Amino acid sequence: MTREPRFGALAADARWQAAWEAADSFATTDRGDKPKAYILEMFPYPSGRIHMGHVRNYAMGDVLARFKRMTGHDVLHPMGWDAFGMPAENAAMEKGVHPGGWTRDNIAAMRAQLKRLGLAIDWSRELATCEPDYYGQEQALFLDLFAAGLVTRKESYVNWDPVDMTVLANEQVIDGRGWRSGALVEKKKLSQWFLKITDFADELLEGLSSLDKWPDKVRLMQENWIGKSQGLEFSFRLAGGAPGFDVFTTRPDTLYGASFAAISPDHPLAERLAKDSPELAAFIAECRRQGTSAEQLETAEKLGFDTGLSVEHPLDPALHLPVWVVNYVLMDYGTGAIFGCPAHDQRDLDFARKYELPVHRVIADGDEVAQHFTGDEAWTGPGRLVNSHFLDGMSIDEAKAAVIARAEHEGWGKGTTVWRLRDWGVSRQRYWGTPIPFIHCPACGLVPVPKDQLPVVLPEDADFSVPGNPLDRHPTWKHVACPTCGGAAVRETDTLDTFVDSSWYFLRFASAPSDRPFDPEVIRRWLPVDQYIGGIEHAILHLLYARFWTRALNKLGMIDIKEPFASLFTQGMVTHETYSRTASREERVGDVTHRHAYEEFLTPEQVDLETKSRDGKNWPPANSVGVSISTTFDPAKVIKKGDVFIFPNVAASGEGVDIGRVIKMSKSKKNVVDPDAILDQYGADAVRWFMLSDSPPERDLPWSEAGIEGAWRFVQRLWRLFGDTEKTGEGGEDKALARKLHQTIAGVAADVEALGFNKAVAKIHALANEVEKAAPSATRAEACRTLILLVAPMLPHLAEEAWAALPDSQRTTAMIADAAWPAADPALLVEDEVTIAIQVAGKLRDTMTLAKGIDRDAAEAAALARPRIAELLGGGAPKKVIVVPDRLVNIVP
RNA sequence: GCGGACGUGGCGAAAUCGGUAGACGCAGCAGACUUAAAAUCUGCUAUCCAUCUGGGUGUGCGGGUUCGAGUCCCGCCGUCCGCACCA
Repeated sequence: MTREPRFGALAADARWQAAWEAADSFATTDRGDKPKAYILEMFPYPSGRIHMGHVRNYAMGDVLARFKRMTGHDVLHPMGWDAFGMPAENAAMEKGVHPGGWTRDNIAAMRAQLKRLGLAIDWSRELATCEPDYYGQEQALFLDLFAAGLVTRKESYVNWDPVDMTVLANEQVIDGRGWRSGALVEKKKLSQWFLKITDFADELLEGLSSLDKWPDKVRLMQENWIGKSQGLEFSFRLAGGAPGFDVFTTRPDTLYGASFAAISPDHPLAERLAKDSPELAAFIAECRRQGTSAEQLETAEKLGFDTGLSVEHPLDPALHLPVWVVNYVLMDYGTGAIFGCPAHDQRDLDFARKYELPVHRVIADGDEVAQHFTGDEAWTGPGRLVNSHFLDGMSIDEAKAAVIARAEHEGWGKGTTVWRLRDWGVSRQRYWGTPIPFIHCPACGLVPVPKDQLPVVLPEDADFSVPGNPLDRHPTWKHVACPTCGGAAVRETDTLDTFVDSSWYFLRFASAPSDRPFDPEVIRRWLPVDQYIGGIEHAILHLLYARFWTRALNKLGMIDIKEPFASLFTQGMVTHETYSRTASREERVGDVTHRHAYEEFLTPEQVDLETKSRDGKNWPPANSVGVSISTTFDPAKVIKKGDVFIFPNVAASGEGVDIGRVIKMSKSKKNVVDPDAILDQYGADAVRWFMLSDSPPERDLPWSEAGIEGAWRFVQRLWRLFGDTEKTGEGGEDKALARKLHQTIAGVAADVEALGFNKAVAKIHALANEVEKAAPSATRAEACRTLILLVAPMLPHLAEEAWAALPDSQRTTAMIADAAWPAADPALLVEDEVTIAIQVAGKLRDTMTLAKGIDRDAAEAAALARPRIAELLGGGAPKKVIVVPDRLVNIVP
């Protein structure tokens, strides 16, 4: 077969994707005696189109999966769809389509797009969470958790999103707004389903320390989210002896510094007192109106209302503290009540100064021990206890222990732990989710749907024409007979949070029997996931829920593992420059027409980036349509980058364009590049190569036209090089090239193993450069052949094409997809000569080439013998000589 | 406010253990090939001085430890991220 001078990427993509499918090349193998590798990328939501972030994510996982196959592992590399969720329902409301049809169409479109990338995925394991064979098993698991007491129903205040008309988990409220809709979240009291993630708070926190292959950042974020605080919980008695209320503190040591007690506006006592006090009721209402966004908290003033009640100080009942209702105490943390110690808490101090309450120092600030505390900055640092009776002279830790011991001994309080983590509210008043498998019977109460009646399937004929829950208003779906008594009953119409769906899909990929969620034996073989790859945006929500779910199933004895993901990698985003110009738009208000200037974003295709160098032969330049920029271009918009001047302009008109920040691709900023268009132009391998080049994978990757073109050029360069696999010339062995080759084999393997794709790419480039320059030889021909294997995980289509062109005698397998990673010869990994730096007083002055492993004295002598060094030393004897074997000699004169 | 990460050429970056800073790529410049263009190939490309040998400076800024610091320590500045009235 004659060799094409250029690599026909599009034809090769199609040819090899079909060949892999025909041969079922990426079916999961389980040979038992081989090490396993479960490589998983976070499964996508089927929004309709893949974006560059997906391409980067799946390219990384694919390189690793292919590399693991080449190094003799049994590889599980599956793909599926996180298919329930709001966008499908929104589409149903806006376009009148069915969420199921919309979702399944999107899946089909995105599957086709992903296949164009040539991913080594076992598609036979594909799953979609919106199909009954998946969510039915999820319902079974939910019933198991219920039976184990890990599911509860509580009447509680919930975060209500008034736009999506649903409840949100705390994790889904960002700056007081719904994470999807961006609407201000309201507090609403509803009966809700909860998963008792707080039962596992301690375990989930402790477990983090075992996750040594997770990014520190993610572990820290989870640690902060779980938020463990240890301290003292105790009861205040109202003055006169009536029972009062409980408070929690992490600073029991400062108890003698208390000057008031404070309760939340939502505290039951506050609500009770408000019944007889219109002023207090008004104050509480005012507090509830306050926003909780970042800016509002920043500026919010401390406000309080004196109830007129007072409580007894637990260590000195003669001492009475006034009880205030204050706006900065939250009902849903601790007990919703505190004691105020202004000297050592900034918020309490702000409050005390405003309402002129006493401020007593109880922790010495250096030599400052006076009880009367001055200034507006609380002392929260270390120090000895002062003005505190039996605690005086103790350290903070000693005093904490002493107060807790006394409280427990006297029975008015106890040492306790408080968590920031709340139970996971999983009820959603939506149609497009997993139905919660319960029935409400007027006679029997809450009845689980018997497992033999699962799955509880969503009705197809739902009405999406008005907001609210279509399941609840469906005419027939919810009306069923009670499984226990047979009487008329109604189904639960809440569905599960979609984060439940993604909390166990990694188990179902490994094992998907039709009659149960998974086979524990198979789970034992494949889990935990060896490498999980996805976005940092899931650092808390998904990753914490999945850890909880795994631990819950472990507690139920269904699986052995406690942690689902042994190694986690969070990849960076794909970014792009933004382009904009100042535009204006007319708006008629009554009979007056206003002109508004606004920033109009432009797509990369609309913008022409004229690039000219300083010597400026083409200055002033003309743009691509021949419009002289000198007449229309705004000189203020010229960007200088080194010696280069860039004239960003609207391609159609030459009008100047502002180049904005390099940010994540987003539709609103119009800086999106569509993967399909790039695939059409350059093929899968160039896109994959670009995604892996240059930027470290955990950092953001700036997309650029020049970058993808560079990747395309390199693919073509390799193709030309692969034409030299038989060209041995007269030369035999080329020792230097052989070394470089084997060092690269070992180096690329190590880099890929560590997900250092940019470094692996650099090493392949360096090898290609050397091979190109080398004279023809047997070694060079071998290097060309080996290079095909080295790029196979990253550029699979190019590699197959080049592999197929090799004579049979040079191929170990029919397809490179089945080939083994080349072995690096250890003897060739070490150089026999090394370049040694010679420093004088720490400054580099010369270098010399010596045999590797030369002893210290010989290296020192060789350095001192160099004429340049002798000259610099001026004949004097060096004071000191430091020799680092095989690296450098530093002479101190 | 609390916690964390990061800061290296015009740009993306490398330097794995404290040991030759800038590998590799992009952009740029010069040249070769070509009627021309594209493609391809060769060379140069941190900066200043000197010009073909060299020397000074240089990893955000200021200190420190060390024979030697991008790397370790202290203090600033800046950027980004997470949490946020969490008692």
